Amino acid sequence: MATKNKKMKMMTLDQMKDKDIGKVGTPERDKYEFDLRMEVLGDMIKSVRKERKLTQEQLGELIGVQKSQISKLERNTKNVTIETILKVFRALKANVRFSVEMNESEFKVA
Amino acid sequence: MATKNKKMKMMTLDQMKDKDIGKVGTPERDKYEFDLRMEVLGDMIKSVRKERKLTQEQLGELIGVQKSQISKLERNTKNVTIETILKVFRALKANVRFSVEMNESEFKVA
DNA sequence: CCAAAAGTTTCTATATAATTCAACTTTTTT
DNA sequence: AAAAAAGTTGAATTATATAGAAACTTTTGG
Repeated sequence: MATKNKKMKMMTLDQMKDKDIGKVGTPERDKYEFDLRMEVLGDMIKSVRKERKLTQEQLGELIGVQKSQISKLERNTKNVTIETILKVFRALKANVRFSVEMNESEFKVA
Repeated sequence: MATKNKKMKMMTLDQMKDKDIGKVGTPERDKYEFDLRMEVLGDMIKSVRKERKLTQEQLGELIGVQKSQISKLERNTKNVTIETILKVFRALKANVRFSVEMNESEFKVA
């Protein structure tokens, strides 16, 4: 099994921001792109919230939920509904976009 | 209120495929990008399923659910979990990706 | 036009996501 | 090093997404 604790995940995200995305201020810096995997979703929320300089409590107020709920969304993220994702990122003034990519070759009808 | 029935939504999608995305066979044709909005999610599933020439029943078999469930995902899409989205598109051999975009200017801390 | 196939709907059950509250732990500030 | 602020956790509750079955409607092909 690969190293998989929370610290490690956060590190990876932070490294990404600095190394892959570019310096703060550049337009590139303000667009993050991740694969949609539930394991990182929580980190995405946390990362954007931090960028916005908000506490969990403040973000909670924007949405109308308790800070404990935000905490759970940021950590326990096993499965979440789209509505929740949208609600959170809307409050963070972040656009969420969703792409579906299909390559002909990959599909063989049985 | 804008015209908002199902027929219209499907039309829009189909038009998109032909006009905006390009001819079948080109690599561009096989990548769709949407804002993450729940209203279109069902249409996305339907659209990709059709592309794969599958019936709801066949798609259901791939995933392990009844055709009625697929129907619901395609129409009633009010809210869905990420897991479900991934499950469906994985069965359709489509890559799903998810990006978060934030522009500095849009956010004013109150 | 009829039959078969495909898709939809309703009813119902079950699992689990969303949420709160309060106590607790960790981090930050002074 | 205390106090305050921020974040986490667990238990309990509520809301709702997932799902199947069966009856129904619409579409398609002969």
